[in-house]
Amino acid sequence: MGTARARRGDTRQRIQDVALDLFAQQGYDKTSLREIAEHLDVTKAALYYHFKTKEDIVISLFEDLARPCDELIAWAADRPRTLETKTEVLRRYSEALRDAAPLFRFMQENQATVRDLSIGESFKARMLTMVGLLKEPDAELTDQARCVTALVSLHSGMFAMQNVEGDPEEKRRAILEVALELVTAAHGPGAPQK
Amino acid sequence: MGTARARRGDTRQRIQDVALDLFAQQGYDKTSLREIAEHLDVTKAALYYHFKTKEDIVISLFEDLARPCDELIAWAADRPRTLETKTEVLRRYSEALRDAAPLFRFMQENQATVRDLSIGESFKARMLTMVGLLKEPDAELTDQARCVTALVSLHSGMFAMQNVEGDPEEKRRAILEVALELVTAAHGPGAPQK
Amino acid sequence: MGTARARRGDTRQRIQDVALDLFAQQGYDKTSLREIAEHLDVTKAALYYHFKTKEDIVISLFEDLARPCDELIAWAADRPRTLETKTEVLRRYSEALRDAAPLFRFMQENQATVRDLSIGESFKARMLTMVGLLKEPDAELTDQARCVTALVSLHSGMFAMQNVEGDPEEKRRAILEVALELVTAAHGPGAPQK
Amino acid sequence: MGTARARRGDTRQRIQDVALDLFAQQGYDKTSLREIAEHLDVTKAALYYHFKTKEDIVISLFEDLARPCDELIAWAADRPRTLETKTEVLRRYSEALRDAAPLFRFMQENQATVRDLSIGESFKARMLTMVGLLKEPDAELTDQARCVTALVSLHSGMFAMQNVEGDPEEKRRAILEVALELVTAAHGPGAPQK
DNA sequence: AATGAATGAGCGTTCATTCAT
DNA sequence: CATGAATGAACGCTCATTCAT
Repeated sequence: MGTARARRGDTRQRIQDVALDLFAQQGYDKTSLREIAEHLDVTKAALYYHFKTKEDIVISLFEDLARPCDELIAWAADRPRTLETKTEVLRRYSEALRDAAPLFRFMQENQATVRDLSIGESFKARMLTMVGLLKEPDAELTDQARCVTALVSLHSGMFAMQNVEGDPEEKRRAILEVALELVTAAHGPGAPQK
Repeated sequence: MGTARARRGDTRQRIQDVALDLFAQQGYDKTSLREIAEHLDVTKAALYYHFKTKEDIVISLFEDLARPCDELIAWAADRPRTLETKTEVLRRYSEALRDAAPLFRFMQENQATVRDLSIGESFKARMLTMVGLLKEPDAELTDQARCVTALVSLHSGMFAMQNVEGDPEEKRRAILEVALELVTAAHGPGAPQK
Repeated sequence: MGTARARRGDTRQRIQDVALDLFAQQGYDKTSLREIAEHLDVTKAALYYHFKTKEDIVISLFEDLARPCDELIAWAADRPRTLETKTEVLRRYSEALRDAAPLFRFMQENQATVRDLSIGESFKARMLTMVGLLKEPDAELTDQARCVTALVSLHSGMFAMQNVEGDPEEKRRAILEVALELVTAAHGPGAPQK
Repeated sequence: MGTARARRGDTRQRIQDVALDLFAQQGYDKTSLREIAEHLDVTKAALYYHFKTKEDIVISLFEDLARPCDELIAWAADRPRTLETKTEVLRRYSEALRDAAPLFRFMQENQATVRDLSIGESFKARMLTMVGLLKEPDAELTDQARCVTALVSLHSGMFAMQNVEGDPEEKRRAILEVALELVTAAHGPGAPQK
């Protein structure tokens, strides 16, 4: 009863929670609105009261959860491209990924699907911007590869290391360390350190 | 007519080609058998003469195209885990990935789907074996992260660098170089060099 | 419009009616959901709103229409196995069969199909229980054959006598009389008459 | 080799055997030509060399196995309708059914399907003729019911008594005895005994 | 704020059948 | 005597979506 009352008005939120869970677990295509509705003990039609389409649910998830990333990018945009900035960007980005892990797992594992959802484009753009923040403007191919690898490793590393034993947080820090190394190496001695 | 005749007997192959193309372009779930059939100017039922299920098409692709990887793993299994071996493994693996790029793009972008296809398991196992080949048995977490990152970067790097200008082959070599660095660093000074 | 309105809410019932009709007329396998839907002027998908599968329609029919049989069996279970009870059981069973004639025609003529529907088992069990009610525990083979024949004749008799002219109700009574004779003969002089 | 050679030329027969087996086990609709072909280690197309259609297989089975019934009917046609004749007809019919048990099981359990196969009509006609042989021309409804029941019991009895323990041949004789009783009762005292 | 009822499009799959070889 | 390759039609089922209530 208390629960039922507490649930009043937060249905939208609950839809998002369940949807993200299922999308991350089973994939977008394999998760039907019927399934989401059943998990929430409401009808499919109820979902349409809160979201215009299935895609809209994803969009809302993305908007809510990827905001920290956008804020990070905005924060970095004004700062000089020093190694210190880059380091800080990586550090914060790693934390943002951790905090929205299910969303990124979903995006990671459903790239083909995400690609022609409307968020696909903006996700790609964000990635490009991130690379832009990390690499020197005239970096050689290998250094670009280093930066891209750093980013890729933050995105995929956690899932790729699922079979490695160890505390998740420690694993995250290990991956971050590697990413920092790569970006530091790419930064080069000629670039401004501070 | 000549074409029709020439096509006799190679339908199976043509199905595989078209399917791989579409799977890589649009994703597995979004590619229907109808679509594949239409591209080949045959009926859906014809596909079923050559493959028992839709999943079977993927399996056949995987068996055909991932064989070089298995051979590589088999080759490395007998060799001492020297830096030289590791280097060679990475080098060859990178080439294998290039040669079967569409397949790996497909697997990369449809992970959620691939996961509950029967090949999902064997793909994961292969990855684990590869990590086993690259890392020292008692490696620290950071070194494990290095090896995993090397592998992840080979897999995802090419797609992540699609927006970077440059010759694909050069990009591949750049990524490979980064991966080699990572594995070399992880190898450690105490481990056998040769 | 008046009709359309009147139809609101009774679609489930209408599906059952049409389905039973078609199943009895043409057989289960030869009756497609498309056909049922067309008879009702709805789409196939509408059927799935009311029933989870095609088999579910049969199950629902069985549950609704075979209930009188179950009640009869329950009623008889507590009573002494006198000739009077047996007579009453046959009499009532014959009426139950008449009231659900299309269902039993369907089960009769689609035995091979019904066998691996989930109701197959329970139908068979019901038959066994019925035989148990009619025969003496230690009856000889011939007496068992009499009881089985009585039952079989109630089930198949109506259909087998379709080409005999006469009022259906009179035919039913004639068959019932024969069944009663058989069970009476099987009851034996040593068994309790009352 | 001996086997292979022995099989030469009797493929038609082997198709019939396998088909009858599967039809009786699983039903006509649930048995596909593919399945039959696989059991024989030939292709579906091979079946079409021996039989024009799927239905043709059934027809051929019917023609081969129901011949004894036709001969029985022909034999009885010329004889006076004495009780002795009727008794003999039942006796022989029971044996014919036993010898072609799988076919009759098939026909019994697939009535809905058989009905619109071309043999449906002739099967029904045969049944009518059989009833004509057993009942007196002006028999009352109850006596007609007795004769129909006798026949029905021969057809269905064996399957209905599957769960009764006992030697199959003894069970058959028990059923036959009941059938004889019924027809004897129906024959009436006024009809010619010999 | 949500439901009940339905739709239209599409999916993967299976089938009996055909025919050139 | 039989196969390899294919077809056309259908089937059971699921999905995202709609809309009156």
